[in-house]
Parts: sequence; structure tokens; C-alpha cells
Amino acid sequence: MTVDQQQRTGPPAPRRRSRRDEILEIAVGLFAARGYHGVSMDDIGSAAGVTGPALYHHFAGKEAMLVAALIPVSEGLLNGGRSRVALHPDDAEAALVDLIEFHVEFALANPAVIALHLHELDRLPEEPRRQIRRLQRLYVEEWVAVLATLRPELDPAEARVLAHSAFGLMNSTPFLGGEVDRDRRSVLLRAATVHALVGH
Amino acid sequence: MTVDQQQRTGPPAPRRRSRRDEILEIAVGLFAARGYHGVSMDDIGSAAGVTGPALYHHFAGKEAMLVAALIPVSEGLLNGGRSRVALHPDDAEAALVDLIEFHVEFALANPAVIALHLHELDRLPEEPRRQIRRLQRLYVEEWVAVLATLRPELDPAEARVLAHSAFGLMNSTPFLGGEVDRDRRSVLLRAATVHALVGH
DNA sequence: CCACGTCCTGAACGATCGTTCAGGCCAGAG
DNA sequence: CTCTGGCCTGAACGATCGTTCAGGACGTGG
Repeated sequence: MTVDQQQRTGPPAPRRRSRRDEILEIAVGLFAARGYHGVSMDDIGSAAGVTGPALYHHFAGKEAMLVAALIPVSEGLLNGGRSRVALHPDDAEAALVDLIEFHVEFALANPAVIALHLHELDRLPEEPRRQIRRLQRLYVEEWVAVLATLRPELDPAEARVLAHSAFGLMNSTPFLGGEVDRDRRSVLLRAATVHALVGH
Repeated sequence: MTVDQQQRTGPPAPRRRSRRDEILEIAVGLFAARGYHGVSMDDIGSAAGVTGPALYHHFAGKEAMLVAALIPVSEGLLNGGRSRVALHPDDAEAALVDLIEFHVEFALANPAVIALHLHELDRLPEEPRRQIRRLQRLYVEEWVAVLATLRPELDPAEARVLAHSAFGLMNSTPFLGGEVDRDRRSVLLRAATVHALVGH
């Protein structure tokens, strides 16, 4: 499925995309499916068409692969969320709807990475984990700020609970097969999240 | 492969099952915190005050511990959900509210077990995993049936997407510390889930 | 032709894991 | 006292893991 081992022949290095990113995407899929500790370097290598030790030419080690997969996700969410909020300086409800649309589309586009982010963050050593948690916290605060102006009766801690519950709702995507069309799922998830957060 | 090697059938010896259940609870906490593969038998043993091999007097192996932790959860959810639905044969909205209250209280009472159920089910071999998935599916169908009568415009597959999203919302509990009082969290989660599912 | 950089293989290492096994400790019955 | 059975320890096993290392295949530039 994801295996590509007849890469030998043909153009040597067309650089259509770096081999590193290709391997990383394969590793993310395996991590999401079987868990970080449930996948060996040989597993990743053979899924990429090479042996396990060959991966050390692209990454410093197994942990470095997880970090390389998780950091861009947190950065992408934070940057995207901030830019969406900045589009609506005086309309909290429009900002929330935009945030929801952004997050749902992100989750639908990257289900494996989302699942990794939810499940395997604790397998990282102190240093990179704190960096990711900091990015996550800043992203949550974007949601909390919007919720605070939209529902003044909530204190910040309560808004944080609601924000996390909204993430749980929108991130339920990876757990479902493709019984329902992608666009339809997007519509359902966005409507449900809006109702869950604004109430009535 | 054998799940349980003592306690054949019936109550042969109503021995205080404190020791076995005590160990199981400790193991669940460790599994939830560090992942199934991230916890060794020696870890579980020393957390319970014994050595690793001593655990084999209570469980057939490491997998058997995970099964023993997950099966009762699925059964408890299914039984509780069915009895809640049965209380309201002619009122789908009341049934849904009752289902939501039941699930939220369950998730708040057993956050570690819920997290285990979400993250580590795929670490099980075929046989017990299929049994758990069957119980899960039956539980989901209780929700789908209620949603189908409450919102006839949804087809069953769409109702299933909504049910899973509601689980994601309600199961967001384990990811949060205790900044907000437990009862207040229950109120917030229940209201958000109702709004997400009935769509005001 | 040769030299070089890139990417890879196959063997090997130390460590850790789940599990098994032989035997020790100790309470209770005879 | 002895015997017995439940519960445990400590040592040991095979397997698997992440990682390192020396070297080979291949295309490119000179």
C-alpha cells in the first residue's frame, strides 16, 4: 500500500520531495496504527523499501522521527489558528466558526498525525515534549480567548474544558472509516462543534 | 490465549479479590500513563510491591492484564447504555439525555480506563480484540438508534459519525487536570454534548 | 579512467523485554 | 513437630529492540 521499493531504477534523485519526508510520512502512519513502541526501525525501513539502519542517514534516531513528525503539526495548528482569529477582530462568533472550519479540515486532512499527537506525545523526552506542549497551550489559548468573549459567563478554566472537548469532538475523525463522504463528515463535525460551543 | 486461569465459573471462593483487582488497577494507571508497550512487567510488579514474575500468579501474562482491564469496561458501558435507553421507550430526547449523563459520569469516574480503551485496543491479539470491538459496536448502535428517531434526516452512517464525535467530546476528560470542579465539568460536558447532537 | 558523495546492506553490539523455572518463606491443619 | 499449598524471589532463557560500524553499489564530475 505505502510500500515503494522499485524506486531503485528511474531518475536518481528527482527531489520531487525529499526522501526524508517520504519516510517520515510512512513512519507516522505506522506509529498511528500500532503505537510508537509497537513499531520497530526495521518495520519502518521495510515499509519504505530499505533496511532499518538505512534510516539513520535521514534521522538521528527513532525519537527524532517522532519529534520531526509532531513539531510541524503543532506549529501548523498554532499559525493557522492565529491567522484565522486575526481575520475577525470584532466578531467572536465568526472567529469561532473560522477556527472550527480550520481545525476540522486539518483533522480530516491529517488523521494519522492527529492521532499521533493525541497518543504518543508522552513517549518523548523532556526537551522536545515541553516545546510541543507549549505550542499546544498557545493554540488552546486562541480558542479560550474567542470563547471568553463569546460566552462571558465562563471563566477561563471552564472555557479550557470546552475547548478540549471540542478538540475531542473534531479529532474523532481518525477513529472512523470512510462510510460517510468526506465533505459530509466535515459539515456534520463543524455543525456539531458550533452547537457544542455556543450552546443552543 | 487463555484469559483467566482461576475463577472458572460461579463463585467457588469469594476470596477478597482485592489483590488481583488492586494489581489490575495499578497496571491500568501505568498503561494509561506510559502506553502498553511503555510499561514492563517489572514496572507493574514494583508499583504493586512485588517482583515482575509474581504477577504470573494472578494473570496469564501481560496481554491478559490488558484484556482483563478492557472487557469489563465495554460490558459496563453496553449494559448501562441499554438500561438507560430502556427507561424511555417513547421519548428519544429523554433517552439521549440519559445516555449522555451515563457516559459522562462513567468517563469522569474512570478516566484512565477510558484512555486505555481509546489508545491501546490495537495492541491486543485478534480474539479478544474482536470481542471488545463487538461490545463497542453494540454500544454505538444504542446511540445510533436513539439519534435515528430523534433526527430522522440523518442516515445511520451519519448518525454513527455523530455518535463517535460525541464520544470524543465526552472522553476528552482524561486529557485535563483538575482545574475545574468535577461536578462543573460534568455539567459543561453534558450540555455541550446535548447541543452537539440535537443541534439546538 | 579515477575519485567522490549518496544511499544502502549485513553483521554485530548491548540492553531490555516477556516469560519460565526451581526453590524459599510462612500460615494453618494434623 | 511435619506436611501442604499459596505467594513470592532471584536467576536465567530466548527474543527483539535501537543503534553502530565497515564496506559495497551506483551515478556524477573531472
